[in-house]
Amino acid sequence: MKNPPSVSDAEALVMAVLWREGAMASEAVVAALAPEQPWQESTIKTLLSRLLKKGAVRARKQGRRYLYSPVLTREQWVSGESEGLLDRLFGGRVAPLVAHFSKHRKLSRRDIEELKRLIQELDDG
Amino acid sequence: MKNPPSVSDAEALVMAVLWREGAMASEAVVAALAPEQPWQESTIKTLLSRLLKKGAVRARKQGRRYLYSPVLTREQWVSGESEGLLDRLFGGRVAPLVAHFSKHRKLSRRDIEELKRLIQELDDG
DNA sequence: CACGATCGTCTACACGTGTAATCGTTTACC
DNA sequence: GGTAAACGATTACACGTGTAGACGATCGTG
Repeated sequence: MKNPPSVSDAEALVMAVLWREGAMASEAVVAALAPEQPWQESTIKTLLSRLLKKGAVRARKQGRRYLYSPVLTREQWVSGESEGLLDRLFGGRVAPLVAHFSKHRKLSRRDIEELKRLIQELDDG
Repeated sequence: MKNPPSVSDAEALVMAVLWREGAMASEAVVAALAPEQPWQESTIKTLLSRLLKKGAVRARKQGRRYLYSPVLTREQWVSGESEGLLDRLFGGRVAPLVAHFSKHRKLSRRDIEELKRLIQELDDG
């Protein structure tokens, strides 16, 4: 993966299954998505194909079918998305983002506790 | 604006000009974007039209032309984008997002200082 | 061996988007 | 008043995406 492949919203839902459950056949992906998404089998097959072409997943032949596994990791994906947003909206800096959420009262008490602990650690270490 | 209109990447660059400089004619928008974007005038006109149709900007007639001004505020836009990402990637919570950046060493010393001050205030208030 | 089920692939189509040319109308100037 | 310039509106087109049906190969079973 030179530049990590971009993954669309629908594709990301498929990746999520593979991230949770590891390598699996398309049938299993379909089964895993059935409760959450109202998709036809065909739709999921298409998404898997596109992910394959993009290099976000790999397919190893296992008998008459393929086992799909993620190549792009969830961490890579999260990093790409987050940094993209951070750059576009907050000049690439984290503090202004947190300030924004703070201003709009989107920080829960729990968030604040966790942040305090986090900063504490960073400050010590 | 019932649900704030969605704004594409290119459209957001046009909005940015209106947010910075307030109401202005398309000519001025073109002039403002010229140094930063390699766009033809026509492209910018198209983007303005689309923003108008979406309801993200308003156009008041001023003589023979229009003055475009933002309806969607930058704050609204930033909130929409940020909360979208937060929900999709971090379960809607801020602390995990900061933890992610921390883990990947994306927090500058300055970020850490600012965050410390921020939660200090929150803790006091 | 034939036939139905099961896979993956190919094709399809509408919609948003990035990018732009062209057209038709209005206006200012000569 | 005619003509060029300037505007907004219309049209264009390729590409990614969401969503799915149809097709063709293969495999297991009767």
